[in-house]
Amino acid sequence: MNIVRVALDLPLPRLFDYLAPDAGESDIGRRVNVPFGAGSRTGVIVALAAASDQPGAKLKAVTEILRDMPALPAEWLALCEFCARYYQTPLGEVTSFALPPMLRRGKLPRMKKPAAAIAASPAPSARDTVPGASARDITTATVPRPLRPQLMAAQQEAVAAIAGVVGFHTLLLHGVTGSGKTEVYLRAIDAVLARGGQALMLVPEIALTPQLEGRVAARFPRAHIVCANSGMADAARARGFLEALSGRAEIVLGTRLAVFMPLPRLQLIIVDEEHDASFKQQEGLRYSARDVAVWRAHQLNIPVVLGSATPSLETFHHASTGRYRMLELPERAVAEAMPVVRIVDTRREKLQEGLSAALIKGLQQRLERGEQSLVFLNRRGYAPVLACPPCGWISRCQRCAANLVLHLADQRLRCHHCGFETAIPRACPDCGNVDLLPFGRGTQRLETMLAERFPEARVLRIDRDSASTPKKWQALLATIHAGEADILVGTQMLAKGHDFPLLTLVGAVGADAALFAADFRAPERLFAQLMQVGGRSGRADLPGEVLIQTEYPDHPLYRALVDHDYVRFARAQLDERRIAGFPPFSFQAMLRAEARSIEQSLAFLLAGRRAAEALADGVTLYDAVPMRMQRLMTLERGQLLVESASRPALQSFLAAWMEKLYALKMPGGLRWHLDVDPLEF
DNA sequence: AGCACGCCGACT
DNA sequence: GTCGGCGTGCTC
Repeated sequence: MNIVRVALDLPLPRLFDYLAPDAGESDIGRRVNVPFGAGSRTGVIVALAAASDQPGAKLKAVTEILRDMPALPAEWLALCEFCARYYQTPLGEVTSFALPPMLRRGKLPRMKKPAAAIAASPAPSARDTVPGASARDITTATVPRPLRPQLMAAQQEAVAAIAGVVGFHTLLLHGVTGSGKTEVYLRAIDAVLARGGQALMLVPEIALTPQLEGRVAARFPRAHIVCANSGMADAARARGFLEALSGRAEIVLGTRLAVFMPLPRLQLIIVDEEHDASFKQQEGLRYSARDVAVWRAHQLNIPVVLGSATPSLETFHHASTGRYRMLELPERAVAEAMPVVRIVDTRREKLQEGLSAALIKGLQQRLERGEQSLVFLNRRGYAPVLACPPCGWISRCQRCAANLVLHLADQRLRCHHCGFETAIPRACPDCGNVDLLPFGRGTQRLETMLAERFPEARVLRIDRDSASTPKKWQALLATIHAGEADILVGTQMLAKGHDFPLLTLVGAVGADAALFAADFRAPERLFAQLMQVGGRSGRADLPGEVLIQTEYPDHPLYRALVDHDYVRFARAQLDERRIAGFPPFSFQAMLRAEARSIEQSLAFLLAGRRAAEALADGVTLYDAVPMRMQRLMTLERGQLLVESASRPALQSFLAAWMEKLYALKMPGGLRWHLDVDPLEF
């Protein structure tokens, strides 16, 4: 009797068996339509079986096995199975997430070639042939070979090191902005294409893919390049997936979800800006694309390159112990000096709307010289809160434990956590006082202040409000590049991946807040952010300067920035983590619950804790506590941290715990999830 | 997650 | 007298 085991997108940690008389080995990895309950579903066949593991077999028969595209390879299924196991997520949820929405629904995009026929097309053997090219495409084969810049010695060593890797190895490419990491990636990709392999490159943000795609396409005009990110249209994403699966795509560029692209000849994975928190998904399948990439490379026995100017402490730790190989790019490749970083002590100074005399003077100078400046403030809006000083009223979100942020630009109060917004009240809702005051500063307020202080300057604000669509973002970038802005005010949006050739001064304002944040990773993020935003300034002929305003001028984090000494900072942080027993010296998972009342959430977590006590061998269970942002969208949230010095111990505990958690009785409206290797606390 | 069945309030 | 609230139970 032929039985197929099907992974269905349900929050149930098991597979479903169906009768499929005509199913064979070649159907493993195929999508399948099955009857389910009253309706029907599309799932993925992950195994064949002679008998159901469910004894009293009352199996239904498969409706249809979809043989209209190549089956997903065993390697892809193994990757999904690993994620299901490691992140304690049902396999069907993983396979469903890993498929583009259109394929998930059992449909196919319109292709130039039928998808089933693609499977039969030969793999490209050399990069000088255009895969799938017909005679009239021949012009593309006459594209001149693009220029390859001269490599610095350190780059050459890095390229050679990557090329010399046999089998699996994780390499950390550590180099500051402008040290030429991308050129190293391109050379490594070149070598892979020369061998007829496929390369996968992950970047943290959708906004960075078009720019990168342009650069890669210019370098490999004959290569078949595919993008993968959540912003793509359904059909385009499905098409890219099929091209990767068929082997036609040679280079895949994408955000975290691209780590699940099926690539039968994958020979190299690159994770650029590997420290970036965007690689960790914060909902649904809470995976880390960087960690999954390393596992996938291990599984395929190929090299994986993690690149960053400020590696995550986890990665740096592995490089320090020799588990990863460290490749250093110490200098800027483009013969330009590192920017000079200066600390501005603001303790004794009366600031003007938050700006020090030194920063104002710097802005004035750049203005006179016709150079650009950037004031970096990681807080959007006009002011973080509106208050009524006489009675103590402050603008609070009704749905969250957060303040409503004042947005003067469009006359609204807005919650940055749930999106709630309302008109600015003319008078205090509690006491009627009409003199409501904005407290604190956001980018809009800085923009206003700078426009008043420098009436001759063209001030441009770049944050999620002014760059709300890709089109607006591109327009802002174009304005900056055309030199049609003098002073930029922006959030971390500006820090990532963009070169601003006219920019020679970066001022960081309000950075101190992150120094003493409750999250133990806050300093690491602040250092990376300041390093990254500072790296935007300066070029060969225009040296850059970075001014950091702080009330803690002697803080080791800032001193390390002045010296451009990531390694000193990282070692100091790792010492602190070791003493505190934090990652990477321990492994963590977070159980979170949300419900109508905090009591319900905590009661569930407490029940979870009790269920865990008998299983927790070598695992520390912390107390169930309300989350830092306790109320979100009217839901009261709590969390429970578990920690272990051993990853295997934590993993086997989690597997056993999940079974107990699934069996727990829950009050209506309560939802919970487990977050393995959490980044948010 | 859906979608069923299953017992208690305000309406054509 | 019904339509419908969501409690809990199941899905191969």
